[in-house]
Amino acid sequence: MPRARYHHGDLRNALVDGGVELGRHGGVGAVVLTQLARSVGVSPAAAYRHFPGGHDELLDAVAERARVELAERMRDGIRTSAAAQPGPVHAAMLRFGATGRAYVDFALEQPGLFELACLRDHDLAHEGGVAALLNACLDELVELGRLPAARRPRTEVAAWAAVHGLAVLLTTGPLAGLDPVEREAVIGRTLEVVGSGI
Amino acid sequence: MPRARYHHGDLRNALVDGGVELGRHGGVGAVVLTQLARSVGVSPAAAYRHFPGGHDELLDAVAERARVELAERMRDGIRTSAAAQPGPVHAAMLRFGATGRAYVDFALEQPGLFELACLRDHDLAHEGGVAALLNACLDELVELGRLPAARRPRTEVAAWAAVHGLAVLLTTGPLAGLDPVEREAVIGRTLEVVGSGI
DNA sequence: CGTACAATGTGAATGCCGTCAACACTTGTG
DNA sequence: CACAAGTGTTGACGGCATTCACATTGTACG
Repeated sequence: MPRARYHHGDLRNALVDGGVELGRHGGVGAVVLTQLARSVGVSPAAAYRHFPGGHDELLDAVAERARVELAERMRDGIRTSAAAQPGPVHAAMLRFGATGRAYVDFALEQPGLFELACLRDHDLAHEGGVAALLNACLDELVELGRLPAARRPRTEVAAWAAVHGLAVLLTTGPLAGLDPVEREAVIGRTLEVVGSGI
Repeated sequence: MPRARYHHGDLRNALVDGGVELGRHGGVGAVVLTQLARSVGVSPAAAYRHFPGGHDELLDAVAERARVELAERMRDGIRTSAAAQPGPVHAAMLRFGATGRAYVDFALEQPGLFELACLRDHDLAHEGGVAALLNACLDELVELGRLPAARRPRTEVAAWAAVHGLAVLLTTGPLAGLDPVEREAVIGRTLEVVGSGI
């Protein structure tokens, strides 16, 4: 680990790492190519060697990292929820609800990264992504007979839409100022509607 | 209507009008103070006489206009839905669903304005705003016995979240590329889940 | 072993944008 | 008619993304 070399050695990763940290605190608007390059100890133009698409491509890379963190958070939620005292159907419903709760919690705790995660259109059928996790939960509910197969198609979109909209309203939107108690009630009611509407 | 006078006469409204048109086609990013001022035939600095808060305050004014258009669209949806052949409960449910459909349709037809409408946190209890329209529909359902009063609180948030999330996923989000047929199915399923989950 | 080439980084310049300060024109009011 | 408030202009500054010509390093091949 020499210092102050002409060549950085792993500039691309360093830039993405720095971008994630900038975005974690200030959201998309804080991921500034110039400042980012300077903070890594490199001139702004150097970034273009690793991101030919410029700022946009850099943002995409940072956003992908944010999506990974979000999915990890949802997996944690599923794992933690599986206390599984009652029947398997109940447990599966708890897992399903846990994904939604984790989604909203992530948005509330890391609004900057959440904003980044929503940037642009990303790969929908990504291995281990949000859609994959939701689909797994819903397939489980079909197998257990809780969700009729006829109503299975597109249900993952309905669920995603509800939690995504809730997350947006609570962070960037008009519900941003809600006190924690009311906020919790609102989350509960939304998950309740989705759970019983499925 | 003299031309090329030193004083514009109604610069503030002209700027907001122009901003709405810019935003209609290019979204938030297209509402550029400099170009806007030039297109109105005025120097950029002149805008600061009418918007002391600068670009942000201008965007707020444009966003408010967008919100008005969105609410108008929802009112149109309610009015048009009232074919009202079956019982009053069914008609009220149709009106409720029509608000959601109008919300999503507006986002799809005017993605730029929709993006603007979501900008920043706005007045939640605005007379004739989105929240007011949803609340009116839900109160109606309570009076008709379709929605138990115990489940009334915060239900407007759940409904709003679902349609808002859907609108975002279909415009800015990963579902932006959906073909119209599948898109329609997705909208239908989401409204179905909300309607039966309420 | 050395040399040519690819990879990577620098400096300086361009253009757009938001913003501000000093100045100019217009309007209306005493 | 003079003056003050309102409104618009010019010019400048700083930040940002981007690009180009040039410098430095690493490496593969003779």
